[in-house]
Amino acid sequence: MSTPNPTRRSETARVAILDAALDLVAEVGYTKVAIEHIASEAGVGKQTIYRWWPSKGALMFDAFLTLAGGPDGTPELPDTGDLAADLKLVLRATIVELQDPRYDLPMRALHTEIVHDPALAADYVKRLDEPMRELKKNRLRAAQNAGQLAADLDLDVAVDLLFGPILNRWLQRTGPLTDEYVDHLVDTVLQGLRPRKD
Amino acid sequence: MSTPNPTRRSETARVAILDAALDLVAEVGYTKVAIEHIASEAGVGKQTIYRWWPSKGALMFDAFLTLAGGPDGTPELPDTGDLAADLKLVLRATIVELQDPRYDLPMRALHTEIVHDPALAADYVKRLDEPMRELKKNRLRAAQNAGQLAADLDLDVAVDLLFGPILNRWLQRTGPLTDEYVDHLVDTVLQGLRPRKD
Amino acid sequence: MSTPNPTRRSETARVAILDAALDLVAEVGYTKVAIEHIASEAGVGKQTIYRWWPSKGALMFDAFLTLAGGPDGTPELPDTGDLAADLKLVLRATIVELQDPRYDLPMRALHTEIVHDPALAADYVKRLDEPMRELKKNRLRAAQNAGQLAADLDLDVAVDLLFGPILNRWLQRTGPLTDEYVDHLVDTVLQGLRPRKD
Amino acid sequence: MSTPNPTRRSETARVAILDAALDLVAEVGYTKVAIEHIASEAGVGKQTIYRWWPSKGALMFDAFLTLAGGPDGTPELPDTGDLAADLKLVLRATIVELQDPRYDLPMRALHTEIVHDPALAADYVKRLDEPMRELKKNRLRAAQNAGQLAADLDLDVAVDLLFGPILNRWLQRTGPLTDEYVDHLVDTVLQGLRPRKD
DNA sequence: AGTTAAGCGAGACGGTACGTCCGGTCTTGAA
DNA sequence: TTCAAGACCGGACGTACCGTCTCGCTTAACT
Repeated sequence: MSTPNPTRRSETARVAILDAALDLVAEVGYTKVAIEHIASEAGVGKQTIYRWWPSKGALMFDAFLTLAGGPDGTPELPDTGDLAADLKLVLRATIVELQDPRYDLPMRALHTEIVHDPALAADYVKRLDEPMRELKKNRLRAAQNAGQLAADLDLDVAVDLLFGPILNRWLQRTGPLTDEYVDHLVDTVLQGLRPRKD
Repeated sequence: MSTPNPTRRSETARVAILDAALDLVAEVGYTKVAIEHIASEAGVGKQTIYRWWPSKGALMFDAFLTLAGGPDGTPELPDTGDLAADLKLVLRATIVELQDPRYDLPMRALHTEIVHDPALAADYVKRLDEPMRELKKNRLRAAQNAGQLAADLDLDVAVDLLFGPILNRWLQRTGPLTDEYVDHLVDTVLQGLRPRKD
Repeated sequence: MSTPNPTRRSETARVAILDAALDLVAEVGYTKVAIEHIASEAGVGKQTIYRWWPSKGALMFDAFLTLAGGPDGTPELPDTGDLAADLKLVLRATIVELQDPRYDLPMRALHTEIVHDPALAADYVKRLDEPMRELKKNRLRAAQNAGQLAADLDLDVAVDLLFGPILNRWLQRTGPLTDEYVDHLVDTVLQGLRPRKD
Repeated sequence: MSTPNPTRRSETARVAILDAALDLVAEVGYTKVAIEHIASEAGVGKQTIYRWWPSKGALMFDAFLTLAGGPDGTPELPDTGDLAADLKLVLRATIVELQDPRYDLPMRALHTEIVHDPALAADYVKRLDEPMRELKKNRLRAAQNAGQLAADLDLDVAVDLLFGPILNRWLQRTGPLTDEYVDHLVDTVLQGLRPRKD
């Protein structure tokens, strides 16, 4: 009785709501955005939002997916054969995106909810983190097959090491996100903390 | 007229408020805790909270500092001479703490606010992150001097690599926080992603 | 956007609010009645009160009208042909009403607000004072036509003289409201202060 | 223990408080005046007000007495031998005063409290109403002795008839306070409502 | 093609919490 | 002891949103 019929859903309303949500977050900040604002900005009844999304976080998540370009929006990582250079390129692009106001605020919004809502976190892992992670692992696997990475390397740990520190800096603002930092990070991860043998 | 006189401040009230804040966060979760609840739980007028803290986040931050044991509460990191073992020990202790409900919820609360409030983030960096980071760097510096770490290693990056991934896993729940993961992480960071030369 | 749509108004809530208002005034006195109390006593959200009434005074006014029986609740004044007797009857009934706790407190409440709120005072004059005054003037006009009152008498002044002093005594408690006072008043007003010629 | 020692009372503070009270009532209206405002406007601690006055109404009452010129401030009513003329003179002066902003607001404030506070009402009757009433009765008594008023006239009722309607008009704003109204009132009261015999 | 039932914009409703204001009490230090 | 100053507990203010609930209207889908 309670589950609405998706075939009758108004696409116009759906898009208007997601757009309004992103606009408002960018304008006034996530915590100050109210469902009522989104509804009135989208020219939509409140019930239409509550009918299709269980929470503001879930709505923001969908809105964010829209922004990220959908499930097939992200291409493979570049592979020039030079692993360090490729990684630096990708990470530099990442920090540009993280500092683009159009992405920064909604992404922070999303992370706020993830911190407190395990269900949403699971959704995040499945629909955003894992696909991205797979792309990253693909590139690393290629390098591993080419003998550029240790044969017994755990690629998940490798991804964590390369991308985790950047996400942390961004979330906690523990330091500036510069190209120098990124380059330094890649070099250090690749070679390890220990002194070189050669 | 607006800045209150700190010498007249009631210590009883201050402590009652911080205690109530921690208790309530542990009980019902950060987002459901209202200033009104804290006030009534602490037997205090709302104004007494608003007089001394600018926001719920700032209050939580102070409460969290109380919990963390104050400025001088954290001792040096262990130094047995075996860097890998020492780091694993510290990181294992860290993940135990992160999963202790008494720390987990307030710490998530704090991070929620940090994500959105740059002022609070700055405070966090200065009063929590930097002191801890200094301790970690001290241990790494000792290892560096002993020739166990590369002479040109950036210790800040090293700290990011060792502790960042764990914080990420915890915040985003991208994976379980196990001893195995921690050990694996330390080994990988120390030796780097590249194949061993020997 | 600000004016609510009256057709959607909940009659249940409206009545519950007015009833609660009267009950609480009778119980604890007007100045101690808070909008919050009325709302909770009526089982209603505060906003539902603020949506339809601009002030506590305006709400009390409506509640008082309910009590007074509505616009057509008051019948004509009696006319037995004996003007003095009829007036005494009406005035005696008036002082009974003024001393009935069910009317006394809300009416005082109303007057408190009228003293300070010219808009409310205008409403009072139009919706309560004038209709009553018209009834009184009707009776006096009949007497005037019958030659019992001076042909050039200003009926408004006459009404002021007959009913004003009673209202004053009641409001300011300058003296007791007794039948004797009322009778004396009517006689004195009718005959004037000057010595009789006969 | 609770009654303060009046001999130690600071006259400076007392006067400053009463002045501040009157000023603020004139500025922002009685209901919007807070004890805190009066205290800070008078450069006085809140406690100094609470020490000497039991309520805002009582304070206003004292302030109003200050304004009215003190206990011996009011002289006898004029007596030219022409009662009607003398009364019209006095009543015209009264309506001028009632419409003087300097008196209007504090006097309304006083009446607001009197309506609800029997103790204050008793004080008002004793310290303001009765002295004034005595002066009025003195003038009427002189006229009575001169045969200008009925020998059996109740002077209290006479005072009520002459001054009550004006006070009502002022409090309830049921009509304008003009010289014409006043003159008409005096004439009607003196001669009564009935047709003249002559 | 006409009927029905869903989704829709709108917005009133019972609530909860906000951040502010003020009431009345209590404490401190100076005069 | 009074006073100026002002922190304290309590409680109401008027506002903002929550999530639920009708209302008519529009629009598919199923007789």
